Amino acid sequence: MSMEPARRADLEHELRARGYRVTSTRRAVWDVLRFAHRHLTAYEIVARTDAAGRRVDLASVYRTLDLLEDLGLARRSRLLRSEADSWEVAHADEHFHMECIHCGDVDHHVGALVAVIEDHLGKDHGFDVYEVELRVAGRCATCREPRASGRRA
Amino acid sequence: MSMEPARRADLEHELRARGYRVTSTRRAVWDVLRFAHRHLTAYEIVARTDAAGRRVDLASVYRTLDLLEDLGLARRSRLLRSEADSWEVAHADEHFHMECIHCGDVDHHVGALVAVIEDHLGKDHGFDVYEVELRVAGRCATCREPRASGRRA
DNA sequence: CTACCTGCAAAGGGTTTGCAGGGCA
DNA sequence: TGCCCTGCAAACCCTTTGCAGGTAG
Repeated sequence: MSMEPARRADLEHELRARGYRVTSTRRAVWDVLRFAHRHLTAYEIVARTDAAGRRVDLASVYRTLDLLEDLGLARRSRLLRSEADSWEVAHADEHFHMECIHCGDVDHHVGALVAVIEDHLGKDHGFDVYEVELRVAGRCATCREPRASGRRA
Repeated sequence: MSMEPARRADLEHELRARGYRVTSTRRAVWDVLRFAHRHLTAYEIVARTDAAGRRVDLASVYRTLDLLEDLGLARRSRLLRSEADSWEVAHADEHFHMECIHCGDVDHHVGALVAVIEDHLGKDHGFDVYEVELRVAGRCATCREPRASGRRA
């Protein structure tokens, strides 16, 4: 499930490759993002840099995230339950998110679903698809009312 | 494609049924919405009430739209290309939107796609789906590069 | 050394809210 | 008449931008 973690060197490599400077601000944001176990908003990233003793300004976080997205290192997504954009380390796989409205977990669903949708629209509607966004909210298996099985949380 | 238009009486009926007052502000917003041939933002609704000689405040438009949604008369959606929520008269059919990035048209795609997605997630992942949001942007058939067929715009 | 980057503060877009007066029932 | 609804203005949240000083290369 969790592939090997993104490395600090990934950032430095991409920055240098495109002529950007390697700065402590960019490292701080990247470190927060690559060690996070969930999606983070810009504001949450600031909180975590604070906690790590390296305060980064919110504006710089936004600028850095835009850059990381451009470098292919970060991915932005807008979850159903949040007004703010959320960020995660970019995966190679096409995937969409299933948000549990009970525990708040966000599952990554990797699959052909998006490709199937594109295909269907292209064939049946002559629609040339550039972008598909699929977002799902509900209850994850763990949080469903425990009917058949015993244990309660 | 276009079913019979929503009626002014629909609004009055739903309002009275739930104990809300029938006001000229609510009629004005509803009239704009039911005669629109596309999705409208709150701001656009204000512009149209202005044009119709019945100015409605933006705040009231927002309050009215929330109410219309609650009454099941209007449906909110966030299109891919817009920061603002868009509104349309609620249809009975489950559908999603295909936005053409060239002409700006928003097609309503009615079909089983959303149901298929729900089903798939429920069966394969034990995920109890409450909400699915599917948004697609691309080029509609009309706006695709005219290769095989002759005519140019 | 110098162009790029950063923090700070202010502005910006969309939406919500508090309040006092106005109009539906 | 009484309470709901409205317009107005201000506040709110998230994000972007202008600017002057700091720092990587």
